[in-house]
Amino acid sequence: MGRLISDTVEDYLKMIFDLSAETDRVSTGMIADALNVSPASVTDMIQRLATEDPPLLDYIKHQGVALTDEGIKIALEIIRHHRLIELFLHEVLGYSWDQVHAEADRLEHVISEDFEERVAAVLGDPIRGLHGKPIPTASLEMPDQNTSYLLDMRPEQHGVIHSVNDDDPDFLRYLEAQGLVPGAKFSIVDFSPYDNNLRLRLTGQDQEMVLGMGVTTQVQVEVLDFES
Amino acid sequence: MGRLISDTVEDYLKMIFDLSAETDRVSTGMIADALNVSPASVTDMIQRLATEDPPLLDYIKHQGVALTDEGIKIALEIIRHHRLIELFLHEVLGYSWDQVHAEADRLEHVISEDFEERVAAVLGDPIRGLHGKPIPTASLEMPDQNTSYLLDMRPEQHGVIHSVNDDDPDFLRYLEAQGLVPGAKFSIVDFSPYDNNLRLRLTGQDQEMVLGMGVTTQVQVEVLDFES
DNA sequence: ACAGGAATTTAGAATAGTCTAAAATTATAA
DNA sequence: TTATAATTTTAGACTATTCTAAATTCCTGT
Repeated sequence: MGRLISDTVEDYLKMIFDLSAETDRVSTGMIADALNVSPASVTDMIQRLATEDPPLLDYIKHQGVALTDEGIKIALEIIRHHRLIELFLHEVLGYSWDQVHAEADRLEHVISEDFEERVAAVLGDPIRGLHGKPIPTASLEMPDQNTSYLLDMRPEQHGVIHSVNDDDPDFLRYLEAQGLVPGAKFSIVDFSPYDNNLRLRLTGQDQEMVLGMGVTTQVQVEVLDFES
Repeated sequence: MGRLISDTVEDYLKMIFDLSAETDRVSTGMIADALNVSPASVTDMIQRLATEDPPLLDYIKHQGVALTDEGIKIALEIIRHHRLIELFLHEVLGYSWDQVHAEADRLEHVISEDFEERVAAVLGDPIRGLHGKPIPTASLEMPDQNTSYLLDMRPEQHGVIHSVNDDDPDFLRYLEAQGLVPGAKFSIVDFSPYDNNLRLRLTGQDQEMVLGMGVTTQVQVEVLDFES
């Protein structure tokens, strides 16, 4: 235990965890884009992490990486920190939901286990974050959620917004203004296959809205059997 | 503005500020001891900081350093962070006064101005920290305190404990057990010039206690004209 | 006033993380 | 299926911070 993990390594692992939701193996280029560093830097880093004492990554040259169990543990620890801190900043210090991410991105690396526990206790051991994402448990289990992307819904279907990506403040303010927040229910009215636009109506609202992929790829939903 | 100051540099500046309370110029060796790095590392760093664009230190070879106004500003910013965070951890998260220092030492470097303001507001803009030390104002003025060291008090004198050093948890637990906390009033009963031991009695307690330099150099007091 | 010891500085090297430019490999597409 | 494009890796270099060991400078006591 007690390995010495730098903030940078933590950021790599967290990002690779996120990107792993999409693909089985995560490519050098994806990581470079996501972290805003050069592909060469990523290659350096992932080779290092794959040859650490307990390897944090499984790396095959030219085929990208996957997290090892060890790597997943560290990623989940940081994600738990991040989501607890976001909630804490909102509940205790009055941050709005678009302000919390940047602050949490810095705090997540420096808080102690003790801090984590106290914050979790103050918040009542929450299992969902401010933006709807699940919070890994204290024993680092990620509760699995039965969700899909809004992108994949089609006319006649009903759903409830589960979670949204938290990293773009402007986008979050837009979502809030539209009422597209976790818990909001909706029905799909129309789908346009050429531009992937979805027309939907929020339950309890007359107004319909049309959302493109810029939005629908960033919002996760639970599909409901009936409108409610 | 917006210079890029590393955590390490912030630690150097903060420590030099603290050490400056003692001496006019702070020596390489003092800094090395205080930060637990080699004297060679300190020489490197202080030469760098003395030749930055706006110099942070005034350095004369073989004669140690003093902070420039610019350096003082940065030190005060970090000290304000540190003391606000300590208080916050105690008031909001229930940390005891010996637990707060280590956590604050990490958090102080990463919080935003916004976080600082919100914490200050939640705490009611406090002017004294958990251990009695003044908190620099938002505009980075350090309120000056009319204090001296317990070390320098002599029989017949009376005083009130102003503040104590916060960096040793064991020491803080000892002080609390003895009732030697900020605000406690006392009278000096005896002084032993050979070992610098002070015998004192806390106001409202019968029991007297004898304190050596290990304690009396770490406690700051306000001298009172009369026992009260 | 000068010799020895203490403190400081210099020299040289290591690590973590980053970069650019060049080389190598894989994928695409005609 | 082969050339071209895209991606990835290697090579070489830079910055920040640290170290040890050696050289230098300062100070103190006789």
